[in-house]
Amino acid sequence: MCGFEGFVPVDGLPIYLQIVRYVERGVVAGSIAHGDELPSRRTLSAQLGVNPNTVQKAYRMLEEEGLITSRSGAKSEVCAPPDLVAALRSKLLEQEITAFVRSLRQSGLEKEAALELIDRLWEQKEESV
Amino acid sequence: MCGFEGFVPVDGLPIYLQIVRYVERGVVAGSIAHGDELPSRRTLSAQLGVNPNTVQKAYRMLEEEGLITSRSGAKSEVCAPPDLVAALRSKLLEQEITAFVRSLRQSGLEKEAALELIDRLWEQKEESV
DNA sequence: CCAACTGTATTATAACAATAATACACTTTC
DNA sequence: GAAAGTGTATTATTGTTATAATACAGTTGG
Repeated sequence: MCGFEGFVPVDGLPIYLQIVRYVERGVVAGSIAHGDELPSRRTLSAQLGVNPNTVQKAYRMLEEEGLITSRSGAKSEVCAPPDLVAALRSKLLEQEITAFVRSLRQSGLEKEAALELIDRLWEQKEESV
Repeated sequence: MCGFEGFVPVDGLPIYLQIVRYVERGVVAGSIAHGDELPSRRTLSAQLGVNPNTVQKAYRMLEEEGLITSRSGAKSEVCAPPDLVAALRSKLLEQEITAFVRSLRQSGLEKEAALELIDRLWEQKEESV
């Protein structure tokens, strides 16, 4: 049913974009599947402690993206055909890794040091997700 | 003199925060050193194509952070004592890598696949920075 | 000295993000 | 059928981001 369990709001990025990103990542990871129901606007807004309009803005964007479908009166459903998911996965990974590599390089880190850091932090955060 | 050469504006994050982040990373990387002069508010705003007030907001934040000093009439200078730089380096790396690892894990990627991707993209972006 | 440049401050405006309070029509469920 | 829950829409308000146009006092360099 997609309960937004691991959702961690971070400041800097607008909340509605964080909601969009959460669903996109879930679909790419497979934890959110085609046909799954999303929580209603009101339910999720209460759960996250934000305004219903903020959730609506996120769902609106997801619908324009083709990732969810909404019919008035019923809950919104995830629409995730394989080709869309594949394209989304490539897009997200490319974006994130590119930005990350650029930032680490700008911080003066060598590749080997970066890989080692990630290797260690990966284990460290293993349970906290 | 710190010319903001590799500055790449990204949408999502406010510009003034991107300017702050750029200086912070430069100091951590050593490409911006103690005593270096920053471009004036007006010069940098023209160079980046943004409003002088936006640059001022960034410089203000950097000054409150203790990373630059400003005296009215003269150019602002970088103030980067070793202990401040070390603390900043730890803070930035911890923040970025933690967020990155969480996002990749949320996207369903395994550690080995992630490390391999980064290893490959690192070489690929080697010249573009 | 003095012109040019510098930091700083002020006021106004526009766009966006987020909240708040409704209202209406549709679907689900008992 | 009716109540509860749902998507959708509207209007208003607040705060932040960014721009624009100034103004003033201090520093620098010829």
